Amino acid sequence: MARHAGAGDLMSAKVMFAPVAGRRASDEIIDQVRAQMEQGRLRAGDRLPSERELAETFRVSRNTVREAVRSLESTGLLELRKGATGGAFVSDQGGQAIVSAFGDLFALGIFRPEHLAEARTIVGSSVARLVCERASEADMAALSACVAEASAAGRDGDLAARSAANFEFHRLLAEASGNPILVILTEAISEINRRFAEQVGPPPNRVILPSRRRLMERLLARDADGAVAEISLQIRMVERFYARQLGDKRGAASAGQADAG
Amino acid sequence: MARHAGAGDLMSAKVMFAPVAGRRASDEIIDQVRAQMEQGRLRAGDRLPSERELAETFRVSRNTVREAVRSLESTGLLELRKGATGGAFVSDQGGQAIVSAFGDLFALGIFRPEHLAEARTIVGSSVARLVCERASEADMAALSACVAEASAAGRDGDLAARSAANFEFHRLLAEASGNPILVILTEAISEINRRFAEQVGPPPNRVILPSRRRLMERLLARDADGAVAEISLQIRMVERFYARQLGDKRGAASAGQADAG
DNA sequence: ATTGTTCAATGGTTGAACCATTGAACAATG
DNA sequence: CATTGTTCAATGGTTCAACCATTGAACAAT
Repeated sequence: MARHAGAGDLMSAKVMFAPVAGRRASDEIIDQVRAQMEQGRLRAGDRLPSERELAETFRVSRNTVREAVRSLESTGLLELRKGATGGAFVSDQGGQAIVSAFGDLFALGIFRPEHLAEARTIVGSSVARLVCERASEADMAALSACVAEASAAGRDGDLAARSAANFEFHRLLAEASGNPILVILTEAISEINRRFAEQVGPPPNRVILPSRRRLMERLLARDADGAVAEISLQIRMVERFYARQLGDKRGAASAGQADAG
Repeated sequence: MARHAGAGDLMSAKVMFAPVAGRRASDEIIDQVRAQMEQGRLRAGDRLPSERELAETFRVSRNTVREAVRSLESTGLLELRKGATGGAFVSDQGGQAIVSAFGDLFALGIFRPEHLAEARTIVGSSVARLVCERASEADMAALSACVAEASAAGRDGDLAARSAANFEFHRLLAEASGNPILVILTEAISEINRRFAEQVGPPPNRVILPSRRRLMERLLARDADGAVAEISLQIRMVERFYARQLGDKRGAASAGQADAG
């Protein structure tokens, strides 16, 4: 039962008091800007007053304003442009912050490859299912075109274009799901995959293309279970490819830089 | 086919040239710090040199260093402590950045309630399924204890404690899935739900508790399909509760502040 | 063993200055 | 008229040299 606080017994200071927050002036500014956004008084595209004006309004130095504004920028909430018509604009690209935050957590080793593989399967499956339910003909056409592009780039031996088309496919797929949250998550996952691809090269079309064609078939047939199965298989294959490549690389390196050039 | 660039015909400047990036000094610093992290030369808990030292090393003013460091802090990568033993420490709490970024996108109206509902179902279902596969006995015990706590708080009429226990349940569940990505996503979703709860109060235990007990049954029985069904149902109910409350609130407001107190 | 006191290091803030970039207004040119 | 310079004011980017507030450790006093 909730005892009456301070009723005659020794009270733990931890229960009664909270640490007095030595808030920074710049944090206060950040909160005020955030609040304006949450109340809808600041909308995407709006421009904040210039740093000099803000400094006056908040009664702080311009440097302090700058710290606040810079923080908000790296959070993805503001976009800074310089020049006569420049200023701090409310951004509509906040998603990038999530994407790079995911990358950071992976770089720091908090997210591990196996976690990522699992997330990828979950997001991919959900997307595939929703696409079967909702995708328009235009969405389907764009997806098919993207597969064709990847195929063409593969024939031309244009690695970069092929890789780009393959990542684009996932983005298009996510967009066709109609849920921007899934789009962001897909991009976050792709971004990390892209780093793998930079290290060991993209997986060969021989691995990806046939599966992708089968996936397109299932999507066009609006066969959700079939599409989920196919995309899961595809993810597992790519996963195994990266794992094998990275394993080889590390193995070779620790075996004495034996370079099979 | 890929035409040879610049082969005698008018070439589009857009193809040949990229805008010269007027990179900021502080961005350069940010990148260098990030790179050190990615290479594992900076690990969670490590301390960076003091701002004054960094300024010397980078040949840049202290303000510029501060901007960089401040950005990295708001990205969740660094944690600043003042005082004699203070400094910039590599953070292991990077997840918070993702959580607040989600909140921001929701506040900006880029993520809408229906998107969130969908994501919640996807994440919740995946978590439930994984928990059935992997949760330890200790995990299960913690979950049961949490449900008991929410129930007790409900009997005592302690709204805050009950609400906290309910959110805690989702976190515990996610943690029992063994995937930190799912933990972060769960927290991000919970955070937005928490805002709803602040506006209209938490859903009554009458709605939540019975379902949660059934969920615990299914989890303990390691019945993945059953657990998924139950958690989906639960999410839908909470969803409808918030939708109804918010609808009423707005309706009442626009009908002339008729307060049925 | 506890309680002050001092002290150096660190982040937080200030204010004034200067630079570089940008776009708009306007003039000059063909 | 259309194109091409020129000027100009506004804005972000950076610098410098201070000063303040906080923190914890070392040390003295009790």
